[in-house]
Amino acid sequence: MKQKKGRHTGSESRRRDIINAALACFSKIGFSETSMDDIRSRSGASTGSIYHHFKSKEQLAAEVYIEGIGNYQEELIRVLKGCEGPREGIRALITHHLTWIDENAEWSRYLFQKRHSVFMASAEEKIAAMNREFGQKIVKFFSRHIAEGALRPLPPDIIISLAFGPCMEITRRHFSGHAGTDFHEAAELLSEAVWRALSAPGADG
Amino acid sequence: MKQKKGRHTGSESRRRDIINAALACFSKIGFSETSMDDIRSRSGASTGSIYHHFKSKEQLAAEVYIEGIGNYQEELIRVLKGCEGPREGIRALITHHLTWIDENAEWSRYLFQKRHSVFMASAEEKIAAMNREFGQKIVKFFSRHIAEGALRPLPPDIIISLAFGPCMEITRRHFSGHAGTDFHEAAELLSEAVWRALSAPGADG
DNA sequence: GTATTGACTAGAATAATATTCTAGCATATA
DNA sequence: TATATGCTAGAATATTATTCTAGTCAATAC
Repeated sequence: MKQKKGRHTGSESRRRDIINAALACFSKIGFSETSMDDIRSRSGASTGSIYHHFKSKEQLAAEVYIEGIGNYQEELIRVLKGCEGPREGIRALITHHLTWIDENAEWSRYLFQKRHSVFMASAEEKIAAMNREFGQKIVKFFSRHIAEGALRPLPPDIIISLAFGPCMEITRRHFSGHAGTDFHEAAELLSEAVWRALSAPGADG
Repeated sequence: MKQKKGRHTGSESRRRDIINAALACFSKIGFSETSMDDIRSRSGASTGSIYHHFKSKEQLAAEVYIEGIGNYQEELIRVLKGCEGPREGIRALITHHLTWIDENAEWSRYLFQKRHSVFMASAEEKIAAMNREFGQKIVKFFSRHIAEGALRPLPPDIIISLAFGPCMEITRRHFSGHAGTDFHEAAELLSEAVWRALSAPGADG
């Protein structure tokens, strides 16, 4: 083999190129619809290079997913930490969700698409662990305010579903092409509604 | 070719066999993970027969999807029609959702998995049309009660997100293996919470 | 300075699997 | 009986994920 052509060097940047190309392809046309060849040509990497960095298409998809979801969760937790009252927390949670979706369109489109799908077992575990940890932090926030009597004493999964479910549904509709209430307004309305759903009678946040 | 072996006959039943086999495979191991060969061996149909009845794997998946979602929507609308008050309606909607999920585990697992994915353009349109019609009926129900002052005057997409989002999220968690509140109890709690979120001040259902 | 090593890359070869093709069978109808 | 039509079977083909072979490059050892 001769290999005199422009050879890319520097492993980390090549790796990033591949992840970026994969994200672009996946979010644009979907996981199963993009071929490794699409990623190859878009990233400029060769087949061999891609498989050197990533075990398989699935693992590549998983790493992209983990990077995205990690960022989302991290930022949300940080925002939540800055909140004292429960009402403020609920608002922050919902606003952050919609803002993040809006500002990270490519990521969120992909995360949403790939949300229910099956990854390799190894990634599955890591994602589960991330979600578990994330969930615990969220639950801890709500528990505190339940204990203080500001929120109703509902089971954690019910609370999480009430808080995140509407956001998720708005997001899903957004990605399905429904032009609805704009995100800023939606954040307002959902925050208030979720507060009504979760707050204890008499609580004012 | 000789073809003396047990030959299946009767087109409609063969078609059903294929759909059933596809549903079983898809719901168990997912769409991309099942090969046409899996469906072939499970259904007992030949490759040629499958492609005679269905244009492609995608179209097969779409027909399965449409059958399932159609049944879900139809039953929900029927249940909703039997409801007078808004509170009763919200409860019926949520209870029906969770009951249907529970009683149609295979279907719902598949519908949920396939929810965000891309079908062939033709199916895409049909599904969009079904969803549009379904959405309109739901919105009509809510609009009536908004007009009567029982529900808050929120935009349709916000209302739908508040009503369905929590159900969807509970369902998603269920399918992700989270053991949470059982469906009967969850239906109670979510119905009340969603009522609080949507009802106008002073309304009692 | 040269040899060696290990990370990385290229592109061809292979394997898995969706789809198409060709032809046989079965039933209805003229 | 003849013919048309719908259905089925299974081989052939095409597409695409993955593996394999043969390098290149940079750093370190000698």
